[in-house]
Amino acid sequence: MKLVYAGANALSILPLQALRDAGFNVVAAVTQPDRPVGRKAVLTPCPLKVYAQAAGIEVLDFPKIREHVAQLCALGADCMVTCSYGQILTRAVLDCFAQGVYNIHTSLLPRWRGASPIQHSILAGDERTGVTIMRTDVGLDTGDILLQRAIAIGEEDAAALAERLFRLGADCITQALRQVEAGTAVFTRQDDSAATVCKKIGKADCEIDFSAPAESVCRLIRAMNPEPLAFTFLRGKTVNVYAATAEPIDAKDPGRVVRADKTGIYVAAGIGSVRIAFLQEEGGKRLRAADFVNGRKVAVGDRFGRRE
RNA sequence: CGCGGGGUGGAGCAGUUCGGUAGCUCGUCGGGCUCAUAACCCGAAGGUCGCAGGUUCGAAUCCUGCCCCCGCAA
Repeated sequence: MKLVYAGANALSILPLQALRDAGFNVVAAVTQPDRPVGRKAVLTPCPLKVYAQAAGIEVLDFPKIREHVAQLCALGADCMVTCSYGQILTRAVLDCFAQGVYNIHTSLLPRWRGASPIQHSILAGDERTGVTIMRTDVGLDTGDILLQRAIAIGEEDAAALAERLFRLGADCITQALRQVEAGTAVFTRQDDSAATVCKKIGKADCEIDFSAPAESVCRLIRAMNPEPLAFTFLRGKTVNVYAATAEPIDAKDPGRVVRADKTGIYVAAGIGSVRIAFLQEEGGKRLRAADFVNGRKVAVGDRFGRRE
């Protein structure tokens, strides 16, 4: 079976690798166009594009895929697999593939339709999530489900959970396409009444509110971890927080540092305390809490979250 | 020329305004105390102060050029 693979980020490489290892003939990789990155705005290709080029796969980095239907159809592929591709597919695009377009979605649909299911599943405190392989239609993650597999969410952050999910997704997609190939695929309609949709996460959603329970503050920090990062303020400077755990140490005055030593920086929350383990002040490097304390950047009595 | 912060012993920082023999909190090593400890006490090693020039009797500190790291914004 000839197929086209659409993705962009580093994790989207995993399913592509799995498909090729499983013997599927990937005739082209559709990716996002190069984007300016970093302070110097260096034009940078997305990870999937780099991988595809190295693997000798034809790369199609359309700014707008819907304007290249003819080129897609000309590839003569039977189906397309999408994974964190980031562009909306139109009817005309879907119709290029006789055997359909399949998406690897990192949630248990119909829960968490939309662009950031991993962050939202952590943020909401879900105990489990998973991967759904669905046949893409023109709606937002509304297509019929071909295969679904669940995993438990631990005390991990979004980076770790994402990696687990994409590895699982790599497994699922090969299994799913084998079914399609064999004609044994069974599709199930989604229960729209049970659907939840995730809004796009903005920077404002990432500011830590220490008056919330420590548990939910930590969920925010874990959910935003590699991107876009939970943050707060200290002496007027923004501070990104990478990792923290909730501690059953009750303390009044949310945002106040109640303890700071080599074991961490303990900040009073609405319920319990947040023990910060890794953080970074604007302009500074990412530091372990112990190093941050050694440099006397924070001490007991200081307050996080007070905006200038 | 998008805005801004920073490069000082292994780590994180102070010192730079008003040049004058390098300091703090840790870590490491040795010793001590303790039933014990992420605790405490004593001692030690360890730094061409990002690089290159310049000014000066003397530069981490002043001047010039360069390299590198980071936050925000895109």
